[in-house]
Amino acid sequence: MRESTTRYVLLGVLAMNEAMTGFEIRAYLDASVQFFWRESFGQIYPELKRLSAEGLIKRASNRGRTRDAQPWRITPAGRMALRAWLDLPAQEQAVRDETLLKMFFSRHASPGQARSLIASRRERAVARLAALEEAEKLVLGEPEDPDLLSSFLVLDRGLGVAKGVLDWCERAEALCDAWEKGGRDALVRQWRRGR
Amino acid sequence: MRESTTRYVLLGVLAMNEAMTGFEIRAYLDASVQFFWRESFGQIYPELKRLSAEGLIKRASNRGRTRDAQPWRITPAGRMALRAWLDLPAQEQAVRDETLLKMFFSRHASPGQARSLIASRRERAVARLAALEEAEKLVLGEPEDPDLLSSFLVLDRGLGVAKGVLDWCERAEALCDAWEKGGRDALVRQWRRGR
DNA sequence: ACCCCCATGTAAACGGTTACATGATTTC
DNA sequence: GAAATCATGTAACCGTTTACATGGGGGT
Repeated sequence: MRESTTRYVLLGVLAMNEAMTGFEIRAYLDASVQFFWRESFGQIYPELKRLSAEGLIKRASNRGRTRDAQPWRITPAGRMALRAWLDLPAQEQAVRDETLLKMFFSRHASPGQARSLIASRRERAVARLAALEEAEKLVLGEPEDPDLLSSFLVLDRGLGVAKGVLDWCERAEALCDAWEKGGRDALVRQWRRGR
Repeated sequence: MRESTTRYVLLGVLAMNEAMTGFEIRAYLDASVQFFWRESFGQIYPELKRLSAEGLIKRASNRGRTRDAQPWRITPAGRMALRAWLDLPAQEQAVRDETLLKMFFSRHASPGQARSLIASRRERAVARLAALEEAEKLVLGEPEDPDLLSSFLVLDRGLGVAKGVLDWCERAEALCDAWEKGGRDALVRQWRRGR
């Protein structure tokens, strides 16, 4: 299996924010890239130790924090390692979509299954859209943000995905309607109309 | 971690096609749902044995196949298990997008990084779009397909995703241009124009 | 004779989540 | 005084990929 991406996530966050604890890194991730990347503590803490052993990060003073806090700073070597990774082409990761899978086998499920699958997918997309629009306001409100371009790039994709899901929900329901009311012919007509 | 989805994928494929070997199941998956679900042999073969031990599938005769071929058929119990799973709400899976991640840290990479990230993403999306349009022709050409609705539902989503990526590539490049030529103000203007 | 496809299987290694244990500090 | 938050860490477990081993059958 390929090398873990976790280390570069940690280096990236530490490159954007001077001195952070594992706990803060996790919180930062959850507040920014949460919709396309997450890390658990079980990954974060051991990886921080490894990075430290390799000299890619080092301890910072825990002034103004609780006693147990262990803030880390990225080193020049860490910045180099991060940059080297960033410049490598991104690997395509295998997407797994359980909703689509259940859709695909839908003929072998109960009658209402496809509809409720669509409904819950829509619910999630609506919630995500709202969260992203909230995030957009935050980004727009921040003056002098050096990472504004990146934020927009990433936000745009998130909004696009959410809207794409919503569009699909509409079309999927129309296809179900057509199939139920008019069989194959109506379904094919609806398909051609939708695309 | 949650219960493995693999078993239900196998049951689903065996529900759609009477009698298949592990090898054929894999080929079928690659030809149909490959763009949102994949399984490796290391998962398939052990899981088939487990399913067989639980009475959810059983051996079929290997007429017309090579000596070693071990085709399986789904049992009534298997169909029930499949249906029970299908009727459960789909779990949202954690999406991980390395391209977006590298975009997010883009300020710490080399100058051309964001552009080449976009370019290679576009390339992949173009290839996928072509593959899906090919698949569409196949589906449309098939008369009397009992799974036509499911095929459309899934195809539609795939096409939507690919087109969404392509749209994002356009907008992302426009945002990069605006940032390079006009700084923050131009970037924000471009953002408002794009949405 | 060689190569590719069909076909099955196993073992190791890996990445990741979950659950658990611990305890300080702040807020109600 | 209870609850929530900050904070670190470990161990078990699980799912998955990868690499490897094996061999028949068909085509060139």
